[in-house]
Amino acid sequence: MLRELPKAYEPGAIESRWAEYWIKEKLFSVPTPPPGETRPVFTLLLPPPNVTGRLHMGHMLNQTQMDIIVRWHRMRGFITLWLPGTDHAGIATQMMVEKQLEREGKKRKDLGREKFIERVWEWKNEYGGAILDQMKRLGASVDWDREYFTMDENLSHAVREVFVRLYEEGLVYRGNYIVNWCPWHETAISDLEVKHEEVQGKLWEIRYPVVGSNEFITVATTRPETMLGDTAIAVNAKDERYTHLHGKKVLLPLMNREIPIITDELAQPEFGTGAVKVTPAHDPNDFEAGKRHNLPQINVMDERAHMNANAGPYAGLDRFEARKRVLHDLREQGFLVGEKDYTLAIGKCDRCGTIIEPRLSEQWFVKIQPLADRAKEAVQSGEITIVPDNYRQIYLNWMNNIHDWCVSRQLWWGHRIPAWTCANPNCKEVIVAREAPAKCPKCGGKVEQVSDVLDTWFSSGLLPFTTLGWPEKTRDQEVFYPTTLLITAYEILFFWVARMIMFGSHFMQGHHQDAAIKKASGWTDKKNDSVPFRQVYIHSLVRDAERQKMSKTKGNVVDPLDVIERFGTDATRFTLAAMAAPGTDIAFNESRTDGYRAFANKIWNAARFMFMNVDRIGFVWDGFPDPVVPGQGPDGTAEGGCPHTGIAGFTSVKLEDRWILSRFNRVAADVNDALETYRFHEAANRIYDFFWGEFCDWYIELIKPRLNFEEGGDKSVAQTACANLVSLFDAALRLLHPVMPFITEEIWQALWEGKAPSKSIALAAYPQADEKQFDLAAETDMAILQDLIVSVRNLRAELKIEPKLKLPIEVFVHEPEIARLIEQNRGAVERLATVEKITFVQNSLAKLPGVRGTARFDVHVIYERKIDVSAECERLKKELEKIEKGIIGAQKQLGNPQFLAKAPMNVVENLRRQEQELGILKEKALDKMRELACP
RNA sequence: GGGCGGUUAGCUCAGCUGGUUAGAGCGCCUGCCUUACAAGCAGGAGGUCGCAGGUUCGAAUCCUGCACUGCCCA
Repeated sequence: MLRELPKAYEPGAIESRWAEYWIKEKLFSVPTPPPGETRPVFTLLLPPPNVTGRLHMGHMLNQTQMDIIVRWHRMRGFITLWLPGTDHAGIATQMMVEKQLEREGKKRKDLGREKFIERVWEWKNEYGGAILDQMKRLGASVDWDREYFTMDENLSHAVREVFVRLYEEGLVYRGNYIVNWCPWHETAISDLEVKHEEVQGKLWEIRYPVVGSNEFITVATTRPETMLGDTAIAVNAKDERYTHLHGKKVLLPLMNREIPIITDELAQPEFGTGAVKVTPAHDPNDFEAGKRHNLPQINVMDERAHMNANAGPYAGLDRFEARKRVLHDLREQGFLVGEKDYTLAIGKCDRCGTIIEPRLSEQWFVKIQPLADRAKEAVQSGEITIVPDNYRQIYLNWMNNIHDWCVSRQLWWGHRIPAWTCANPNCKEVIVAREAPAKCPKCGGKVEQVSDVLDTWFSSGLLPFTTLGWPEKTRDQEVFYPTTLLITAYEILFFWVARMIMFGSHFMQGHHQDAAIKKASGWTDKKNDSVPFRQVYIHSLVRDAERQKMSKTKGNVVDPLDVIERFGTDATRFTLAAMAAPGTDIAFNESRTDGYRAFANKIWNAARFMFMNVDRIGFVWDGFPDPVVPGQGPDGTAEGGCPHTGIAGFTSVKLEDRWILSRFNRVAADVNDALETYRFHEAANRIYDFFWGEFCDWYIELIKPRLNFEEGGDKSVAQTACANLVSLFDAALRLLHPVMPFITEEIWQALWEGKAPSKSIALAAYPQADEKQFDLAAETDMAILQDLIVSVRNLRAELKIEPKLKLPIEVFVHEPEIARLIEQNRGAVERLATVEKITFVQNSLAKLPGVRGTARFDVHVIYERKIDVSAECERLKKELEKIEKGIIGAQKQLGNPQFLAKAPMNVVENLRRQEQELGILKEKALDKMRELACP
C-alpha cells in the first residue's frame, strides 16, 4: 500500500517503471482506422530530432507541450496519433563519422563513397537515436510502432519521386551560380544555414593604373585577395568624377591583366571612392553585374578556399595567407593607398563557424516562387493558423522575400540526387529519372549519377505526407492528413515549417480528408486539405536563469536529464508548462522546478492521506460509472459518448462539498479553455492553485472530522466523505495527468487497486465542466467562512497566542443569514481557527482592540493580553491609506456623469458595492484608531 | 540598415480582447514537528507596473516618442 511508502515522493523508480509499461503495453499505438470511422482524429508529427542529437531543454519544452496536447486529446476520445522519427541530418552525421575516422587517421576519401556510407549506417545503428531513448524518459506518448527514419527506403523513394516531379514541372533547375560555400565542409549551403556576424575588419584602398595615362582609379575593398579575379572596375554613370574614364581600361596590379572600366549601378557614388572592383566569381552582387556586362568569371580559389592556378603566384595559399601576401605586395609596389578600420558583416557556417566563401559553382535549385505563392495563400486565407499570431506576419514577410533554394550538397550522406550525366565530353546530357538510365538517351554513352546529395530539409519538408505512405494513396492519408498541429521552435519556421507548407500545398493538391472524420474533428470550416497541418504553435526559447541563450561555448547549457535526475520528470515538465506563456522566452530557473517537486510531494502526501482513510474506513471503490469514454467529441459531448462532466459519484452533503464541486468544475473549464489556445502556463497554474490552495488547504482540512468516524460518529458519514474524497481525487488526477503523467498514473493505479477500467489513466476520460455543478452561493458562503477563519488566525498571530491554546471569540454580523452560515459551520471555524466557543453579539465590535472585520462581520478574540498598540496603529494606518485610496478612486469615477453614462452596468454596480464596503471598513478602522488613541 | 519582442516585488515570471484595493513561485521576517505532507502549516513585510506624452469616463493593458535590452533578417 502506498501509505507504507516513504513520506516523501521519490520519482526515480516510479517514472521509469511507468515509462516502460506504457511502451510495453503499446498504449499509444494507433492502427489505421477503417472506413466508416466517425471518431475525431488528432495527428501530430514529431519534429524529427537529428539522429546525432542529444536532448536539450528546447527539445524537452517542445516535447512536454506536445505530450500535454496529445494526452489531452487522447483523454477526450480523439484517435490520437503522435508520429515519431529521426532525421538523417546530412552534414551533422557525416561530420560525426568523419571525426571517428580522423581518430583512426583516415579520411572519408580514403574509404570511398560506398564504404563511407556503410560506416555511417553502422554509426547510426549503434549510436543513432539515443535521443529517442531520452524521449522515453520524458514520457512522450508517441506511437513507437510507426517510428521512421528519413533515410528509410520508403521515404527515400518518396524523395526521388518528388525531385523528379519537380524537375518535370520545371521547378528544379541546375546552373552555375554564386552560392554560400563552406570551405570546411566543402559543400554549398543554403542562405538559412549562414549566420551573419559583425566583426571589426579593415577597408583597404587600392589604386589601379589607368591604361594609357598617368591616372589611377582607387577602389575600396574588404577582401583584397579577390582582386586576383577582378574582371572590371565599375563606376556609376552619374558620377562625374569618372566620366572621362568611361570606356578606358585599367591594369590589374599584381596580375598585369587589362580589365575594362564599366558603368553600373553596383558602384554607388557616396560609398568609398565611388569606384568598385568587380569580381564575378567571388561576390553575388559582382556576379550579377558581371552577367549584365558579359564579363568573364575568374574563380581564383578551390573548394577548400585555397588559391588556385588562376591566382598566379599566389596559387596554393590559403585565402587568409593570400590576403596578407597580396597586401604586402600591393604596398611594396605602391598600389595600396589606404587602410581604415571598418565594421563588416561576415557570414559564417551555422555548423562549424568557418567564414563562408561565396563561390561560383554548379548547383541544383528549386524554383521557389510558384511554391511560395501557394504557401503564402494557405496562411493568408487562414487555412493554416499560426500561434502566436505575430509569427504569421514574420512568415509572410519571409515568403515575400524568398529566393530560389539551393538544394544540392557536396556531401555523401543523404538522399543522392536522382540525376545522371552523360560521360561523353561532347554530349554531357543531364538525365533526371526515377531509376538509373542504362545509357545516355541522346548519344548512347555511359552515364554517371550526379554525386551531390539533397539538402536534409528537402526530405524533412515532405514528412507530413511521406510518413503516411505517399506517393501511394493510402487510408492513413485519408484519416491523418492534414495533420492537426505542429509544435516547433521559431528557429526552424523557415527551414522546415515553410517548406512543409510549400511541399504539402503542392503535392497534396486535390487531397481530401475523410469527410466524417474531418467533421468529427471540427474542421468543416476548412476548405483546403492539401496543407500539411491546420495549426502551427511556435514555442518559446529556453534560456538560462540569466536570460542568456544556452550554448556550449558559454557553458551555460542546462541538461534536462540532469534536472530530471534531481527533481523528477513530472516536476521538470510542470516547470516548463507553467513558464510557457505563448510568445515569451523562458528563463529556466531551477528554484521553480524545486517548487514543483514540492507540489508533486504535496500530491503524494494527499494521496497517502486518502489511502489511509480508505483503509481505515474500509471504503470500497466501486459503483462508479466507467470513466473511459471513447468516441467523445472535442467538446466532450459528441454523439455516442457519454459526456463525462463534473464528478461522478460525488455527493454534496455539506457546504464544503458543494463548494469544492463548484471549484472543480471551474478549474476543469478553465484548464480545457487554456489548452484549447495553448496557454500551458495558465492550465498548469490553475491546476496547481486548485489542488494545493483549495483541495488540500481547505477541502481536506474541512472533511477530516467527517472521515474520523471513530469518535462515536456514523460510519455512513465517513463512507460518503471518503467516496467524495476518492472521486474528487480521481478527477483531479485525470485533470493533471497531461502535465504530470507519472505521479498521476502511480496514484491512479493504486487507487483502483488493479481494477481500473482501463490500462492507464492516459486512456481515462478528461474532466469536462458541468455548468450545473457551478454553485455561486456555495462559493460566496465559503469565502465568508474563509475570511472569518483567516481573520481569527491573523489576530492570534498578532496577539502572539500560543498556537495550541483555544480561545473564545465574539462575532458581530451585519446580516442574519451570515450568522446562520457561521452557526451551521461552527465546527469548521472552531477547528481551523483554534476557537473554543463562538458567541454572537448584537453590536459592532469595531472599536475594540483585538478585532478584525470585513464589510460583513467583526470578530473579536477574547484574550487578556493586550495587543501591541503602536504596531496595531501602524497596521491600521497602512490599511486606512489603502482603503482611502480605493474610496477616492471609486468616488472620482462614480461622480463622473460620463462614467455613469458610458461604463457597462455591471462595472458601475461593482464599483458602487465596492465603495459602500470600503466605506464600512473605513469607519471601522477610524473608530478603532480613535479608541486606541493612535497618533 | 530593416523587422519583431521585452522592461511589473530582492530574484524568476503571470496579468487574455482596457473595468474591484496589480498576482504567483522562490527568497526574506515571525511562530509552529497541529497523527497526509518541515519538500509542510499559519501569519507577515515587499511594487508610484522603464521614462515622457497622448487616447479614454477609466490605462500595467491601446497609441506616439525616448532610454535600456534581446532576437531575427540583410
